[in-house]
Amino acid sequence: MSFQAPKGTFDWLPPRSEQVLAIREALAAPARLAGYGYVETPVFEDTQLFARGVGESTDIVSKEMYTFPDKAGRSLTLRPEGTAPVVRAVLQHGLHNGRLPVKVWYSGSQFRYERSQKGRYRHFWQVGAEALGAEDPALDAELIVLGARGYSSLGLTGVRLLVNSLGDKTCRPAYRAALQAFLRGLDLDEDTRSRVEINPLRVLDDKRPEVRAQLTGAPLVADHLCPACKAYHEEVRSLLGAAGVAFDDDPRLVRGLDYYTRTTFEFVHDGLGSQSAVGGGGRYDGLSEMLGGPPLPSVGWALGVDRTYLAMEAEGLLTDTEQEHVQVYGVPLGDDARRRMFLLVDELRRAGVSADMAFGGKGLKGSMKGADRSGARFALILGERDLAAQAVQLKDLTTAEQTEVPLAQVADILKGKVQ
RNA sequence: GUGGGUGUAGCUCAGGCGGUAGAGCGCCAGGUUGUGGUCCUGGAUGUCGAGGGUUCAAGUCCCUUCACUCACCCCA
Repeated sequence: MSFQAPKGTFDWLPPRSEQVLAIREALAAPARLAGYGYVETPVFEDTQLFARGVGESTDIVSKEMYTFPDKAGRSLTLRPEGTAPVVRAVLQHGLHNGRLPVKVWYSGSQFRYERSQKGRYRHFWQVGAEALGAEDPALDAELIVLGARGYSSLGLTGVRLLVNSLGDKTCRPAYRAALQAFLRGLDLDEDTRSRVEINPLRVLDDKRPEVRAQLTGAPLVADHLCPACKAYHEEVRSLLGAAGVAFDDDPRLVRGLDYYTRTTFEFVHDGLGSQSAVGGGGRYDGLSEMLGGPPLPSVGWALGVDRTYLAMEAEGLLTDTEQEHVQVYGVPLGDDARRRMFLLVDELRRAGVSADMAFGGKGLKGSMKGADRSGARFALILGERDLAAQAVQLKDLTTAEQTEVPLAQVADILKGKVQ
């Protein structure tokens, strides 16, 4: 084997790939029911979009981007996340000049240059939803509920919801300063010390025990929220409760992207190895302005498709994997029959009956084997004798019962049988 | 970027202290020249991840390298 998928990437193959399609659809379905419209944006963007939108100080921008120059020397980057591109598209096309909020959803590939491990790949898939241009706790709650509904519609029971508020430009600076003051007094390694200066909130997310231990007395955002943020967050929480969506308050929940304000949330699952987030999002009231647009308070989430797959696998929801199969399988004997069978399966498909046939010039036995393995309920056997009689042998592969039917009537008869 | 584990047939894996490669499943053919599954018989699997070294001899020992995998950092 001379080629393989690039490092950190993998292929989805049948029958798993079918389930991935179903997962994408299920995660997006609630948003579609809530009036979110579908958007597609380029898989690569101007590098500066992410540098400014996601934040220079984030790991994503500082070390995880797939950045390359195009032939004209522009710096492009494979998108590491979906929110900045969506905001860019909304601003570029002036969607925010119409009815607000602009509600959109997307589904697609994301890329981050990282060492892969379980649940973390260089190429992964997200379904995302964004609501732009409205500051309303009901909108935050709506999105969170839609995400929760997506997971539960797949049968997942182990997804937990964590929520927090990061404050806004009124209260965040004071909290940030208080947190920095606290963190500067700790015994931390060099990388972490510089993170304290650049993005102190992210230090709260550190998993290392020696760091964790020192963080016990750290000031929490919850204690520093201004009255407006506090009221906003209370309203989001109470709407979630009213909708029957269970959640845990996690005052340590911060997100790795710079643009988040106020509401942040994460859907977590413990079946993903060391990774825990299956989805996450939050409010990003300042992002539009960072990208040169007008104030456009917004909220959104991204749900990880492949991580959701892993979560489902961990919960045993993928066991009875049914291979996609056709209803009817054609077994032609000889060249004349092959030509006729080619037309017959086409006719069946046009009649809405899924059909496949033996290819590769196999003999009868081999073709019947093919019929068996295709999972089809019926086999259609067509040889010279049948051709002469303008008939075909219809065999029920579950009972081995076989009857001869006129070629002209096969499609109708099968249409009735496979319903 | 750092650390651990693993690389042998399409898949899952054996291979004692170095002696020239194996099983199960799958695949193909036949048993049955117009009938699948079960059964029986037979067959093909391979640069033993790659390169180098030690040795009369390396899947096995040594070095290098690559890939996969898990974990850290971080995140979906």
